[in-house]
Amino acid sequence: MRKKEKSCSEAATCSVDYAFKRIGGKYKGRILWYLHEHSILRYGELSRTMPDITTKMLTQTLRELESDHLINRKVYLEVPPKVEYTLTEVGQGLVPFIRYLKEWGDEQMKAERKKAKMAGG
Amino acid sequence: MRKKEKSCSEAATCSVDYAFKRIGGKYKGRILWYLHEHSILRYGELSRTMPDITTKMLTQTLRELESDHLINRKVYLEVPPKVEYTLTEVGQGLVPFIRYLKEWGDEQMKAERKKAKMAGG
DNA sequence: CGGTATCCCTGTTGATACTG
DNA sequence: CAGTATCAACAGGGATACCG
Repeated sequence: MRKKEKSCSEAATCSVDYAFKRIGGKYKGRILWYLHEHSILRYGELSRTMPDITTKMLTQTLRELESDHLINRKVYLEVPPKVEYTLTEVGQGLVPFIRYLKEWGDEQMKAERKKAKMAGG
Repeated sequence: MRKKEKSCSEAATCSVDYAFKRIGGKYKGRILWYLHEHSILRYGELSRTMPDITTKMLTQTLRELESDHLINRKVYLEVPPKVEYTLTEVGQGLVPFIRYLKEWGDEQMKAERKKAKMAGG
């Protein structure tokens, strides 16, 4: 017996949901954006760039992005170990969208600050 | 004593995070998209369009979108009551982005289906 | 019609310690 | 260096019943 098919009856609309799930994690947006800005980052570099994320969450999030084919994980068999992360082509396809969103966020934050300033004096 | 300032040291990058929080809920993307497609929707219409969302979550999500100035809520003082939701200008500013994301989602879903088909025979 | 209120459950996230 | 493992905390979300 298959799982009850909930939510999206129309496939067209469902893709919004689909997409959000793939990039909607707590840290996914930021990781993708950093990866875009730096082209290539090692695990430790990501970790230092985002000190608020635990190693557990960082690893977990990276694995999810990897299995969704948004990032590549390249392991060098050396001592000490070295792992590099990059955006896949699919992942890069998201860049304009994240850029758009980031700019939108900037606008909103500015607008909010302006309001707060006016309210404060 | 103010809350410890975690996460985003650089304001520039933080806006990605900021934006994701405003549209990252489980249903926000879909609601915004429906509102864009239909221009104006009543509570019950939204509810019927997305039967998988409980009234509690629908109300809660709508309130969040409202306080983030992404949607307008217009109440008609009639019996029976009538409430209409529309996108604000700010909310409409997100439409190109959601459209982009939706198209991206469509592509990915197609690609996945193709793969599944090949694997299945 | 358009919501609230309550209780509960689950998934996500966090803290901490440990490893090849 | 780049993770894994375990347990605990917490927020988000679901079911159900009720209200103006």
